[in-house]
Amino acid sequence: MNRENDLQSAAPPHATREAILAAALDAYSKFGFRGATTRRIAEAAGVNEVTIFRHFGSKDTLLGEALRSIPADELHTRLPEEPRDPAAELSAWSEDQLAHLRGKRSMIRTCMGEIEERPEMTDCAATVPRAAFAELCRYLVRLREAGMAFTDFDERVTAVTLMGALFSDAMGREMMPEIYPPTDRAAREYSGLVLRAIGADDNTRAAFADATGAPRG
Amino acid sequence: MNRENDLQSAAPPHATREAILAAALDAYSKFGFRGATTRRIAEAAGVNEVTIFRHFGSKDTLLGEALRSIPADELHTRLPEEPRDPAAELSAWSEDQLAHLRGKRSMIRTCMGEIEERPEMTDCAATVPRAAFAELCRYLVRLREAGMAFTDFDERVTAVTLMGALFSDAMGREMMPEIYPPTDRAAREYSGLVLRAIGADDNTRAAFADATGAPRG
DNA sequence: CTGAAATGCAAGTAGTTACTTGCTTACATC
DNA sequence: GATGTAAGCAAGTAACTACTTGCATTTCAG
Repeated sequence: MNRENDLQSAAPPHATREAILAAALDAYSKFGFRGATTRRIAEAAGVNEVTIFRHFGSKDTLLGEALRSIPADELHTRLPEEPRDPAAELSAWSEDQLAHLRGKRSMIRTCMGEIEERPEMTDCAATVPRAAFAELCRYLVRLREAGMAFTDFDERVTAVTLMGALFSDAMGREMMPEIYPPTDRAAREYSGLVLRAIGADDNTRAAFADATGAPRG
Repeated sequence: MNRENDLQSAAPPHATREAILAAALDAYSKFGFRGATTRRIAEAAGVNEVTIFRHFGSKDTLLGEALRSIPADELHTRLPEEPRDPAAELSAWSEDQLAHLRGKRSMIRTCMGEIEERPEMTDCAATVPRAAFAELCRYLVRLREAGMAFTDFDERVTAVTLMGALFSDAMGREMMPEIYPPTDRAAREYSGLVLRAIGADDNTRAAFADATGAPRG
């Protein structure tokens, strides 16, 4: 058995292994679990099919490991601790989220399609949006505490609504491009609408600027 | 050849055919194209596997026909021609949309997962939301024209945001229940937020009631 | 130089898939 | 009662699936 041996031979230590994992991820996101055949993965990785089994034992193990290796991706644009320009800040953050969702839409769609049949394999899909939700909620609370928004809005509903709009845009634009705003304006529009709903848009803030300081306080 | 013969024998004329179509749809929504094996469909339909091929010739034809047979489903709650109580009306409509999305979430998810590999098979998924979008846009315009909302909002962005929130709720709640509002309040919350963004919530309307009649006019 | 480890290649196994063929049974109308 | 049609059943085909085995080749470490 060739287990527990981290001192391989070839130039980059785990080159073959990484190539297989990458190819597996790619095949899975394109064709789903059933469509990600070991033959297809081997070809894409430029590796003999048996090498896959020698490394991972089974297709299930391989794909499980590949999917578990994702989350260590990259952390995204953070929302500032002290909000100054909500419109600009939230728009930039939304743009970033949208870019991430668009880039991973193939994988996200596949995971969604398989979540009922293989729930354990698709956990990975939840970690990023969960983190984004938490981050967004914190920012909205800070907005309120800074007197830059109404005092009585529900930050969770607000956060989930914005994220829903971004998610729907990333998933549905290819299928129904007519119903979405132009790509370059989309993030700004969604975040703008949400800010208007909580009284954190420029107009509302200006109107309340010289009053109590916080609208609806 | 047994084609072009609409005068069958058994009690309900197309009973077998319909059973196969229903089973095919069910299997597809649960397991996707590759997972919807003819054997599985035959078992679910209580029919011999060969009967499937005698009726439809091939699996592709069967699933194509099954998916094309969906849209003649049911039309949904319509938004009133003359808005009276936006909060109640939009909330009820959202509830209805949400119920529909939740009911079909398995099929929707599968279609999303297969849209890249088999785009022609998943057209069906777009017709319902397209119609809903159009209906919602029309209602929002009527709201504006009736002086029940701001005059300067973008009804398309507003519509797509609300629909995005509903879509995200229906698709994501199982995976991340913590981030969504309680099921029974969700539709009301999303529609309420959106109405606040366009000045059509009860508070804003009351504030502008005795002024020009239309906020931000 | 030697040996072990990583990989490739050829071949094979057993299960599954879509789909076919041939024959039989049941019903239903004429 | 004859005819035809829909359906079942048994069996088989060719392709593909995950996975295995045995053997040869490369490569690098000691």
